[in-house]
Amino acid sequence: MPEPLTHSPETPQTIAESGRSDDRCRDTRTRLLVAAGPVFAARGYDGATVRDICSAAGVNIASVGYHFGDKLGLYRNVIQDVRLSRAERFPAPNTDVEDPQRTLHALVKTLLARMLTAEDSEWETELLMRELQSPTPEFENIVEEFFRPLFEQLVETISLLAKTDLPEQTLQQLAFSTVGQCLYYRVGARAIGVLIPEQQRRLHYGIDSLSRHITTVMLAAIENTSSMQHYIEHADH
Amino acid sequence: MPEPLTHSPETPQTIAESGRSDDRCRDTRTRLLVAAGPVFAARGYDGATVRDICSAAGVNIASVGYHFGDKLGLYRNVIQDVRLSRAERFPAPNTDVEDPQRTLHALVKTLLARMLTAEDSEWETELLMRELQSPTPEFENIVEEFFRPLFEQLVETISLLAKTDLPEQTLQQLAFSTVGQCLYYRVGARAIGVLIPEQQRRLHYGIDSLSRHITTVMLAAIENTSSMQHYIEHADH
DNA sequence: AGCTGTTTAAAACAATCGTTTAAATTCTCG
DNA sequence: CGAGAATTTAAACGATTGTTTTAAACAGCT
Repeated sequence: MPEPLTHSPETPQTIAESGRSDDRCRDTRTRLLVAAGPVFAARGYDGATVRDICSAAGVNIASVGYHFGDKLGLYRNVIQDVRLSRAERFPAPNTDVEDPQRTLHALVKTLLARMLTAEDSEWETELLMRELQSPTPEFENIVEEFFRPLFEQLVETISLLAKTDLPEQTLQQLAFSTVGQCLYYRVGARAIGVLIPEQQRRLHYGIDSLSRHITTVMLAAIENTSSMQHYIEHADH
Repeated sequence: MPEPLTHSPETPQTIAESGRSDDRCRDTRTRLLVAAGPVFAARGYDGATVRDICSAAGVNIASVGYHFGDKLGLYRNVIQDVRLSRAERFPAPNTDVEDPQRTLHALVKTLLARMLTAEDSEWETELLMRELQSPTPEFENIVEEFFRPLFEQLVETISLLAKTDLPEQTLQQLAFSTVGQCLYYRVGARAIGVLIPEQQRRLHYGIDSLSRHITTVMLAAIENTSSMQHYIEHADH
């Protein structure tokens, strides 16, 4: 029976608990993890084949079964690595109760940076976007661990900015308005590429310019929401 | 040689040009078109299987090969039908220069309706969203015929609402902020479903409630953008 | 009716998918 | 060194994919 972890794909490997510095094992394991991310991002979970991943990693096809149980196990580990990687690469700012405006701007900047940064970590964003449209069994965990913290910090910051007490659902909608604007410059990037000439795009669609714009929009909206939400209600007739 | 259009999948069928009222043929052809849309939308082009589509249409597996040449030929016809269908189902409102606020609200409502309407045409939106993430050669046409008219009308309406003259790129960014907020309630719908309990969602995330919220946000932003965009510029230090 | 061309039906095609097997190899450690 | 566990290898499994084939059923026309 040479199947050490067929029934426990969660546990990395048996010898890990012995504390050994498993050279060989860790090698193919990490090579799989490194190679799998971009492939999953480029072709989606279903579209990515284990053969492509293993070929890109330069390992045998059976390795994914041995080290991760199955394809989904590999995917889960990739997602987990993405979470760790992004947490330190794009750290969420601390909430500054003294200067919530700065906090909001920092949050927007973080969101936009995560969306638009085109480094070698570009595939990570693509992977998360794919989860939004074609969720895998990992989706709920991703929302809880990726989105909820930022969302709640956003709600809290907006709450600090509002002069009057706003109902919870209004705070949440304002938070979604913020996230939505940031997300659009990724989701709708291809449409923007058609609508806006490249020359203009280069000038006015950088992270700094956009974060300033979105923050301005939201500050104005927050300030006025509590006092001027009568606009539509009576014009609806 | 019983393969009439293997080399010309664009042409519907040979007898069409003879003007006959091809009952039988047109029947399975349209049944395939009607059934294929939702399947393509739900599972994506690759994920959708010819067998599923034919099973849903109640026709034989070989029919798609006969009528459309191959799977891609069927997909192209589906996309084309979507373009025609949506143009008349969700007409953009006319610009009312006397009441740009009402126009903006109507535009937001149209956008949200296209995004969130859960009729039988729901799959059309899903299909367009998939084109945003994984564009086909049809994508540019879709942007030009669907997005640009609404986008330019949005820019014009915002321009009418602004008290002072705003630079073109500011108007465009404001338009994207509007579209982005609307789009998010579809793109991020699955995330919202995790973040917000269903009970709350039912109450505050309908088209009316959201369009009112987004319009309020944008009216406040437009009104203040020209006079209070100093917020961040000097706080950046 | 009888023939011809068109359309559908059921089966089979080759290719590819994720996964498994069983032997070969490498490594660990007494 | 050499026994035994850990790991990698090559091959094959069964299921499913898009597509094609073969024969049967249907249409319209003389």
